[in-house]
Amino acid sequence: QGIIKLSLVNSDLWKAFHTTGTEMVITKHGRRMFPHCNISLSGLDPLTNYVIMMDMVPVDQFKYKWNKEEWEVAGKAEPQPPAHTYVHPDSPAMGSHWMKQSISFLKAKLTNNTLDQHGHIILHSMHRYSPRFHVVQADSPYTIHWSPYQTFSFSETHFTTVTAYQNNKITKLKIDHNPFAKGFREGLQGSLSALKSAKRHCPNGHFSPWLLDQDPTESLNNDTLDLSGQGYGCEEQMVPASMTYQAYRFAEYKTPSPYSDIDNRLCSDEPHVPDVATVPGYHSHPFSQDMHHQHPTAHHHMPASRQHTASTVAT
DNA sequence: TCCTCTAACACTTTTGAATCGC
DNA sequence: AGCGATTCAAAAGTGTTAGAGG
Repeated sequence: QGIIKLSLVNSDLWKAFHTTGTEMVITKHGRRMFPHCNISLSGLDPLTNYVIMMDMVPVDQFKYKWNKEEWEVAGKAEPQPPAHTYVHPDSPAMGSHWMKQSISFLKAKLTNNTLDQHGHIILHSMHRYSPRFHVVQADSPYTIHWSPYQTFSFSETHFTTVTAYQNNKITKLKIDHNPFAKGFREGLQGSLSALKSAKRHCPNGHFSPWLLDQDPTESLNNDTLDLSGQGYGCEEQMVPASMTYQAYRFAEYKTPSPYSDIDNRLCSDEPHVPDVATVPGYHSHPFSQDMHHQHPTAHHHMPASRQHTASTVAT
């Protein structure tokens, strides 16, 4: 069959965040990603059913902390929680459906609650992850264990998980591009204005000094994103599954800059074991057994012609 | 003392049920 | 009766902050 190509539609936005150091908020009850993953597919058989899935893999083996103006390593990574894979709600659908328009993972949520029962993707905070996309030729999420699949990831979608934003440059980027954030911000501005007004009328009241001297909402519009000169474009990507599972070990324990030289460090000592939890009644990802016991390049159910080399041709 | 996490806040956007017209 | 378009209320989602907890 033809070569399957997967591209990141909102690559420009991801790159803008990646340049600064993408932070992704995770909460106990689940938080959407921003930027969210939006992909497009080509090369599928229009009349064959596919299941499209997304999961997260650790980028490295470190835990990070925010130190004033930059991320630095804070020690060894925590053991990975039971991972969940987000199955796109349109799954399964024919290739013609997937290729008709872009595929959004807007509704995927991230959580730090290891006991989560809602099928959100469980991650540790202050760790670095990378989303992966799986294209599985299958008529049902229940049969993907026996189905040929291909896996894709993008270097610009790496992110650090946080429970509260650390880098205010990221905050500004989000406010500029996320309408919900804008709405909240404007509401907060109103509240601040009211407080300032109250202060003017109650000069003896107890107010935090910054309310008067430093309005945190100021200058937010001075930093609008300009991608025109950065030469970013939509890229088709192609990191085959075999590469994403290659074990990687640092030669020494050092303090790398978290956003440099990490594009090929998708790694873990143990293969990452996703678990399909967004499919009702689904408790064990069919891939997981294979991933535990054999290298994907040796996957028995992957036709030789569909193995890792097939998906790696970028145009 | 420092660091991480949680909940509450006000507003916008999205969603879905109800209604209307053809 | 059935279908699509429109309206509107409810729910979901957002970043900031203080305070709790380890």
